[in-house]
Amino acid sequence: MATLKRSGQDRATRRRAQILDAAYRVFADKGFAEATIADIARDLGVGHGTFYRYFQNKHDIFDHVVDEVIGRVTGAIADESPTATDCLADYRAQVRRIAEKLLGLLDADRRAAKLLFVEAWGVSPALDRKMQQMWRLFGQVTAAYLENGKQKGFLRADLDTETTGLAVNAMIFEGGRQVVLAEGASGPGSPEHVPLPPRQRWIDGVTALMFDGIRGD
Amino acid sequence: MATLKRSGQDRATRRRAQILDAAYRVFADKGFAEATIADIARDLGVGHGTFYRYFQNKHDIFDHVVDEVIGRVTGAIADESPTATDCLADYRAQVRRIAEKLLGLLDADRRAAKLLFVEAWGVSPALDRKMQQMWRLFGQVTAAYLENGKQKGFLRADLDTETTGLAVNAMIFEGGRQVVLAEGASGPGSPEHVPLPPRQRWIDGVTALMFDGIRGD
Amino acid sequence: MATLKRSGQDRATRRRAQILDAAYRVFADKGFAEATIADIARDLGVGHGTFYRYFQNKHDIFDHVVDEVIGRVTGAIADESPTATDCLADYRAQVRRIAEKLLGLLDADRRAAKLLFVEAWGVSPALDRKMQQMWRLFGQVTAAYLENGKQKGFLRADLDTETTGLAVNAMIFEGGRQVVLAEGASGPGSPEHVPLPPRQRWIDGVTALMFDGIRGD
Amino acid sequence: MATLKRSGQDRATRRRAQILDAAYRVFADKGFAEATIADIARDLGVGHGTFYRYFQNKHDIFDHVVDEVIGRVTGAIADESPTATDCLADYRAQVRRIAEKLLGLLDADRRAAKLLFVEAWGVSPALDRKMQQMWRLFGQVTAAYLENGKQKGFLRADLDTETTGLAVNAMIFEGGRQVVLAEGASGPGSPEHVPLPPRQRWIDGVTALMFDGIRGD
DNA sequence: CATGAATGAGGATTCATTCAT
DNA sequence: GATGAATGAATCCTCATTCAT
Repeated sequence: MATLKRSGQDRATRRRAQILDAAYRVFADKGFAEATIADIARDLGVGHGTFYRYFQNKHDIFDHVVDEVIGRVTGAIADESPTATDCLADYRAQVRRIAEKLLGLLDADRRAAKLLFVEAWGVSPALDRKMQQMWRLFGQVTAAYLENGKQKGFLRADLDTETTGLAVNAMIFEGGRQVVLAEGASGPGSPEHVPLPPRQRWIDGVTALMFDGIRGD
Repeated sequence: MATLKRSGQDRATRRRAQILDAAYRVFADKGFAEATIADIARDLGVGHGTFYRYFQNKHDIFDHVVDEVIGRVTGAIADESPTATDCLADYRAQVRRIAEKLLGLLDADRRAAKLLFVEAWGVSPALDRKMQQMWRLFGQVTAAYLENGKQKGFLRADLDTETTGLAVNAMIFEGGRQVVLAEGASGPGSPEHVPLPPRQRWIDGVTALMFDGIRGD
Repeated sequence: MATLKRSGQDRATRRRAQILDAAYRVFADKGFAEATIADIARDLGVGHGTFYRYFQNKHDIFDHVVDEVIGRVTGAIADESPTATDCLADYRAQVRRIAEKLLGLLDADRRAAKLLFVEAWGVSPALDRKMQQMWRLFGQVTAAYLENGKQKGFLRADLDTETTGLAVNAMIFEGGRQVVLAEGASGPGSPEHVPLPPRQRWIDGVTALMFDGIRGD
Repeated sequence: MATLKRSGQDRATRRRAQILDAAYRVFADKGFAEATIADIARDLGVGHGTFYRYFQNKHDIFDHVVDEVIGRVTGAIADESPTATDCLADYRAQVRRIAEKLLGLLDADRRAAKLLFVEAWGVSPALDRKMQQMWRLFGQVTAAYLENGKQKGFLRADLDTETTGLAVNAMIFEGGRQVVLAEGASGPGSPEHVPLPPRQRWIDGVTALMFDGIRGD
């Protein structure tokens, strides 16, 4: 009986995950407005009535899809600790590590990137709010790293950590955004196609800017 | 006769501008998908058939709205010259001037910011391409400034100007994005409302990061 | 399971047939341009969204309606054989039989006649092509009958069977056309209403003309 | 003053004729439903408001266009006299003459044929009535010719002239119809394109059928 | 639980017609 | 007289959502 119940629950959980996955693909590919419930159903090979047994409505599914992506990205920075580094070199290495991981994630799963940087915005005030909160949270996490460096004396004492946290994130994520946008942008109508800086070069440039600034010595 | 003709043309031009303006407001407020032609018509107080005398369809209007906003932002950086500065202090002042102008623009017209950072993305591949091109162009302009400093010796000789150009833009625009996102985010569901760094503080933080980096001395 | 599936299929087939039938009525009564999807929906007593589950669009439905009518008329001449007759009297009887059947069909179902002779033309190039092909096919069938008579010697040896086939059909169908046109023509604006030759008289006249010509002896 | 008035009238008459002519072309090419007032205006190079100074509405213009075509076709049979012939040979020649003229007319002006055989039908009950009256009138005229031959003894005494009149017309006009329909029907999708009997062959076949019937001797 | 038939609100778009200039 | 800007009725079609099977 317990087995049955569990297997029933598992089945439901699994089905829910499948739907989420299909929705993830479809929403990333077509965007919220263009995607239809029928698209998702077709992708998964189930009747579209089945959805409404697992999700309230289209917005609900989309919310969960975005949550899932946010969770994945958040997880990527979770194993590092803001207070683990004690000198500039260590922090530099840590920043590279995190950036590498994040951009690697977005590079490996373009759909996640597209959802995060393009499709998730402007769908509903509530979701915009959630995205904004995530953004802020990321800013605060980065700020915590900076605060640690400031405390330990290897970062500038007058650093505005809150502002800088957001700014640093903006730079790193810009790399991800470029990846997504470059995707569809290379149509036949763009003869002057300038290849994007590859991931390594991006990280090099950003960390150089971040740690040393642009001024000559 | 010439007068009549001209006045007729002016009238048409004016009407077109009015429609563009109404569409601008509506699209910024509701986004492309949520906005309806009827909304725009109502906003302007004309019959909705009138639209189709001036624009092909909803996508066409949206394209023009975005073009207009792009043009406005582009204009904001047009009067500065990439080669006008000869020392770090001058360039720093120039960067502040440009950032001030840009963020001032976006702050004064939240709708422009919302369109640019949120609504314009993901509507159509063609538009995404155009937005991406604008983004790249901006990167190249900033890169030209950096190149100038590199040539004249007041910026680091090993600066990757292309990468850094995009990264600097990302930071500055992040300020604009935060403004927009903060807008709708202050709903009843966000009790812990932390006020954003105001514009001045943002510019201070970003320029400090940009010029000096984060490391202590 | 097979039963369930079949019953589901039957249901769908039945529904499709119902819609086809309603569309048939509406198109025949109002013509393609004047008929609306809502008309058809109302006639059947279903939501108009239901249509789009069974047919692509208005043209698609119309195509199928016309196909169905063509099929019915074609079926009416299918049981006779072009080579079954060996003398003039037999052929004369056969012609009468076919004409009787065809005109009986069109007389019994005025809508079929109206669709065939009036509404189906000029809707789309593709449909015009199809109608024209049907017309030609009918001509060829009639030509085959004439060819049989020519071979067997009971029809004129110098008969241009292709031309004559089309001409004979034109005469027979003219009877059908007259029936349809007479329908709506008896409005209050036609005081001098001359009753049409009834079906029998039409067949008599046409077979006399066809077999004996008009000249005196 | 009288001159002015006349010239004014002439001008108006001429303009009206121009509009009629443009409408004729457009309606023949696109059909009533597909044609728009703007199409006609564009074809003529005038403002579309101008129409409403000369015609009540779209139906009104169409009515006049059809009237004009009917008039032209009617004119083609007006110079012959039903009582002018006294023997079979003369009548045969007369029939050939009329058919030649009619089909020549329709062959030279495909638009007239298309309007007459395709586009004019099914637009409005009133117009259908008018077309039907024209058809009947033509039948009566042909019947008068037959009646003459019957009276004078060179046609069968038992001829049902009313029925036969309509049937003969149907055959002749079928030639015209074939011409129109062949027009658009020769798309790339019809590999088995059988060329139509040319006009001469058509007239030969129809007169042979009409005068001698199909039976062998 | 799963399904997919049915629904109709909603929205883009067209175009005949009017009327001020 | 001529024009064409403005209008909104009318219609096709989509698709999220419900619910009976």
